[in-house]
Amino acid sequence: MPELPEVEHERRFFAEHAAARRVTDVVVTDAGILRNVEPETLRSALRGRRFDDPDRHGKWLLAWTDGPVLLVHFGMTGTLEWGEDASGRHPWDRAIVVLEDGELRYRNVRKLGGLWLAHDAAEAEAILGPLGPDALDVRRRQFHDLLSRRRGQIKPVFLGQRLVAGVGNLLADEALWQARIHPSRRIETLSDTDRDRLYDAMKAVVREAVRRQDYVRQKRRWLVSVRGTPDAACPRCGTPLVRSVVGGRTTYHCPSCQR
DNA sequence: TCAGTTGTTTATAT
DNA sequence: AATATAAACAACTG
Repeated sequence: MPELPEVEHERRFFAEHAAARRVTDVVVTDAGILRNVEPETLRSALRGRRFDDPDRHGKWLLAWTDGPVLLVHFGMTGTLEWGEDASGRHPWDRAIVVLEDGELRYRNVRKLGGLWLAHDAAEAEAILGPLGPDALDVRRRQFHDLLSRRRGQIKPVFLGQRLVAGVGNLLADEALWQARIHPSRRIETLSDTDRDRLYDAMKAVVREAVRRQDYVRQKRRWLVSVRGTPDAACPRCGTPLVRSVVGGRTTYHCPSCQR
């Protein structure tokens, strides 16, 4: 599920249900999902605390309280679910935060990602690691500056979260396709115009994907709408798309549009 | 049975 | 220090 747009929706979902509400209990059904804390420690750290408005940085959700902060990463299959009470819990709900008027469930089939507990902003930052600016926040100047410090193939760097945070495999392919840049193109060969087009495409793609949650199905003229389908063709020119592996990830590009 | 999956982390080599 | 590659994590789908 989650790249930046999906996590942004989870952030809003969390805010809707948990902001300003008090934690009455924490139920951990799979301790393996807790990455730096024991279930009992998490429970006693959160119980009685009140959630603030959550933040998001890239693919991370930061759930602040009037005490510690809960850090949520969704891996490839994580979601948040809401229930009025304990009925309807699912086996993939690995941890449940019980609030005054219902419960938020952290559901994750594959168990990549997980939950971390930090006691302050500095500790949270250390856990998140060296992330670049959020893809929605980064300014054009800063993007150029960050790019100028990097070499190598554009797609792996784009995916690395240190240039900018939040772009994943699908949206990286989408932005590169819209900017007409080959995913294996070396950064040091990109012109200023290429860099501008990539910035514009990244912004447009991420913003629109946040706006239209179901973008993979709805955006018919986007690359994501055809990737993975048999005989996928470029939505722009009809040329058969090329499927390859770049930076260890499945990659689609148009051999005609992206030189 | 096997390849494939919207994400990181780690190890190893360059 | 960065970059490149592969493998591991984990569980399910087609």
